[in-house]
Amino acid sequence: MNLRGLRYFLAVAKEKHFGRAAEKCFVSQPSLSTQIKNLELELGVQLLERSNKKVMLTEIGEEIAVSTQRILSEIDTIKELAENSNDAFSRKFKLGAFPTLAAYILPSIVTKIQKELPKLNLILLEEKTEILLQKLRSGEIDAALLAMPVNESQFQHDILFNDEFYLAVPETHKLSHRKKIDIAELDDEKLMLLEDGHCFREQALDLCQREGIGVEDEFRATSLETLRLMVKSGTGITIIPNIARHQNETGITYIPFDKICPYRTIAMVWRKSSSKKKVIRHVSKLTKKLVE
Amino acid sequence: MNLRGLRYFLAVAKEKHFGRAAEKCFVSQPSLSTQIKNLELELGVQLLERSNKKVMLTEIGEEIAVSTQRILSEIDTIKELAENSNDAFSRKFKLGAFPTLAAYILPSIVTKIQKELPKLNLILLEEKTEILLQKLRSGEIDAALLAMPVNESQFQHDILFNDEFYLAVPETHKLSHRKKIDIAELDDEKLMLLEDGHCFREQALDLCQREGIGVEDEFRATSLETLRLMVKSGTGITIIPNIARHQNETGITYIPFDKICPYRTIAMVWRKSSSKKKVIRHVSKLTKKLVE
DNA sequence: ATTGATCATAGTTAAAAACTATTGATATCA
DNA sequence: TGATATCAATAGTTTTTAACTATGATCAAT
Repeated sequence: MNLRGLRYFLAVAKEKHFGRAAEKCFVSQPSLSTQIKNLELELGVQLLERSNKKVMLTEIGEEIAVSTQRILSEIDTIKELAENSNDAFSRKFKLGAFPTLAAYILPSIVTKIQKELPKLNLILLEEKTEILLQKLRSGEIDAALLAMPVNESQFQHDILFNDEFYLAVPETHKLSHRKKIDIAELDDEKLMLLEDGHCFREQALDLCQREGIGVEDEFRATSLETLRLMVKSGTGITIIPNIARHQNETGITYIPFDKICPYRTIAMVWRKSSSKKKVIRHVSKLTKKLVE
Repeated sequence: MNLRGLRYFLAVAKEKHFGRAAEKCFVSQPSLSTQIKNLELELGVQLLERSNKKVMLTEIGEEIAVSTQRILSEIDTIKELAENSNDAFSRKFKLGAFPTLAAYILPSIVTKIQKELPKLNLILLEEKTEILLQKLRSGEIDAALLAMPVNESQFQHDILFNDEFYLAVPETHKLSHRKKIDIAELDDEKLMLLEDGHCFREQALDLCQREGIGVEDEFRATSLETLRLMVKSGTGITIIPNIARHQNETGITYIPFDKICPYRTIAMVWRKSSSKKKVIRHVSKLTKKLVE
């Protein structure tokens, strides 16, 4: 079956006149007649009673006209959906971020977006990187804030900023007075790290192994906040990314690294095939401004 | 917009795979791809996210897929309606009859049809001929039992039977002993007739004028039953069609005409363009049998 | 690097639907 | 009653649409 035929049929059903119906459909009367004849032929039913005096709907024609009206209305609905959807900035936008970033950056992103893109329906998700990648692949989220590198050719990314690492020591620690520190100096220290699955654990662990720094292997924190509290309580030392530092915090000292400064690179990541690239780029831009 | 494109789109929405969707639609993959591309182009929206790894619906694609499903279901509804309607014998059949016939023939027609065509949804209408013709023209009824002639070229008819006229006189009337009567003998009688608008009045009036019979002009009965009662009560004489006679009735005598027997011809009448000719012919046949 | 899977594109053929002109059947009017 | 007008159907042709095959591009897996 064919929408054209249905449209023509409904026009005749309304006009009760082939010529006028054809006019309304912007086609010639024979074209319209033929389409309707074919429709009747295909359905095996007579929809219209014709005479040169008047055109009438058969009983079954009436019923089919009602269905046809429903179909054409639904077509209009689709067109409206399409039109309204063109403004992706007034639709859902699902953004993920991994835990050691999420808590520190999402609040300000939300505030910024509410101000700049008030119609955007922002939906946030805090998960570890692996989960985010999987949800990104499956289309459950539109984009994610991730630490580089992300090596999947189906994704594209936009680097937002570098998040420098700081050495976090208790105020009582022997290094706490230092303004800067060289990684090489940590030879005989042992760092506390996060539990498995956190990308920040992997990054810190890589660093330790590369630089020959020890790791406090008995202990694995479930979050950066736990880690911070452990440092404050004098249990040990660790590395904290810049974004997670607090201003004017007592009991803990953040020491920047000298010479080689380790950092993580945060980027917005999305599917190449995504239909929301415009929104994604815009949110990326806003996020960049936030951390300037 | 085009049903084909919608069908293909929904297939991909279900299969999440162009190749398999194309198979299900019995077309080549490029044909299907092109149709979907055109649909997206026309709507100005991306419905699907494609990569060579997987196919995903966009948010708006999901919404439009729901509408599309509704449309295709409604198409199925139309096909079902058409299929089921093909048996016109299980649908409505609206039959009209004029008053001086209806009361005497419709009851037995109903009984016969209930027995022979039990699925037929018979709807009856008793109206004067003019009203019936108008409703027949407008399609409000499918057929009518009418007295001939009916001269409208848009109609067809099937003659059912001739309904002979009888002279009805009170038992006390001077003619009541007669077995037969010649119309010419009624020169000095005055007949009571029905009110205006009844075709039977017209027929009787024609007869009176043709044969020089008088008409009781003060009195116009609203129905044949009134007329019959008037005769019984001895008020006057009249003509009654055969079908309206009662068996073994007291107080009234029906005398058949000799030589020239006046009668009315009853036929089934319908629009040439009617889609129910089969049912109509069948009902005609049943009605003929009834009066045999 | 090669292979295999998947969707897009190009070019061509086949099918569908449009158009104009005309016919046929009725209805209206002189 | 015959001429004219109306209206849908039909015929024949052109245009448009959609199918097909073959090939290209991309990317994951081997």
